[in-house]
Amino acid sequence: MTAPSSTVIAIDDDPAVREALGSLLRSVGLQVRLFASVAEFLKAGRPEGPTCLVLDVRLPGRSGLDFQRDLASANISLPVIFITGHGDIPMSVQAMKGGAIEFLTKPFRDQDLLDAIHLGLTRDRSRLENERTVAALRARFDSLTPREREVMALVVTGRLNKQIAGDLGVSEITVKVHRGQVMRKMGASSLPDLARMADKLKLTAEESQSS
Amino acid sequence: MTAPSSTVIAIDDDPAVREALGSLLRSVGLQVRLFASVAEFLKAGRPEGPTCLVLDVRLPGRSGLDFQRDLASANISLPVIFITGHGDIPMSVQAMKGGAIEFLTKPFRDQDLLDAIHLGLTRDRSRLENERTVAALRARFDSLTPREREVMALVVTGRLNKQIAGDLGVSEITVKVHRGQVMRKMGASSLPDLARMADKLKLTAEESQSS
DNA sequence: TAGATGACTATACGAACGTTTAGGCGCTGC
DNA sequence: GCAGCGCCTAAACGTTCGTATAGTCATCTA
Repeated sequence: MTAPSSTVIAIDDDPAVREALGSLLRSVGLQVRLFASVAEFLKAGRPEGPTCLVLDVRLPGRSGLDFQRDLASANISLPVIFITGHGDIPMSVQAMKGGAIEFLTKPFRDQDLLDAIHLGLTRDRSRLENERTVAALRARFDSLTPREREVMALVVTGRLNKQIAGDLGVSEITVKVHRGQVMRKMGASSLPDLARMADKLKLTAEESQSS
Repeated sequence: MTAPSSTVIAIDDDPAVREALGSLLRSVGLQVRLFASVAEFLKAGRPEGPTCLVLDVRLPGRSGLDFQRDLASANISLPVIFITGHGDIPMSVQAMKGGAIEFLTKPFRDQDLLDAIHLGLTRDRSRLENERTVAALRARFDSLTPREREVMALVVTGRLNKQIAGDLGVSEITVKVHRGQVMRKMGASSLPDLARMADKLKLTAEESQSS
């Protein structure tokens, strides 16, 4: 399993612009996928590795800004760079509020685009990395039995075994067994370690619902 | 000690604009401070409670964007709203990259400005709240002796007393005493609690240097 | 010089922790 | 129906933790 390389996805309805983007990006060693519309891109599916989107604000069908909103509401957080020939300030402000990396007006310097792309790819790389660790965590958490999850929830708040036993109406020894199982299944090396895992799980769970 | 009320600071070199802003904001019950220049504002000092800045991009002396950078490099993170009569897209993009809440072009709807201000004040409120809790944490941490800090650092990684004793070349009993002191001074109710305090301290320490 | 502070050690005891070993209960699939 | 499995429960034993209580030693300060 080799590390998937970085990919830039460019969506623009003008074939000349597409080709110009494609050769620029390929010339600096980037993997490129070109699409004429959002629909085409959606049909093709997303690549594996770190990815960065380059969008024209004006696209056939949904506009680039609409598409950005769609991505956000679908909980897909790909870095987006906008390019436009006929933009205005409110448009750029909305794009940046929506988390865009950059908003370039034609004509722009190639280097500005490349800088933005590298920033976007770097962000996506760390996002992917974080996503992977959280997914691994969640997989381990999902392997817990319901009772073990209850015990874990109480353990990471700092409650003692005796207290947890009272909370759940079981004996202290039972709690100890569950607790041991939790530590083993989660791969936690210590109580602070487990607490951090729980925080990371809870945090990302909250983030995904607060959009 | 009553809770300090929200304040809006508007900086604009045009007296007419200042007064218009002032009466608009006062009409919705906001505390307002008006300045003609950044220098004036700096001389006056910052208010206590949650604060939001309303800046004209073009200001005498340093521009609004420069001022935004100055604030960032001085580690002052006040929410900023830009207003301009003669802006362009790169200007607005730079402002938003710099963390601006909103970038409005004249003429704008009063409601848009008020919405942005309320968002800015809300953010500043939670920032202040967080800052207060971290400051309290740090005060407690600063009350620790050097040795206690070493012990705390190892405790929150999950090391056992016996291991910490080996790490520091002292007896296990010594470690226990220090550990107890740490828990008491930090006001931690449990080991997970202490670990979270340590994380919060370390996190904010890293954030402040990564600007 | 007296006093305060910080670091370290020791003994002792009760509480909490963790693992091992073992058994009962309920559901699913054959 | 019953075997297997996951889930829950329990007792015993050794380890670790936490908190007194008590004392030594060095450094810094008034």
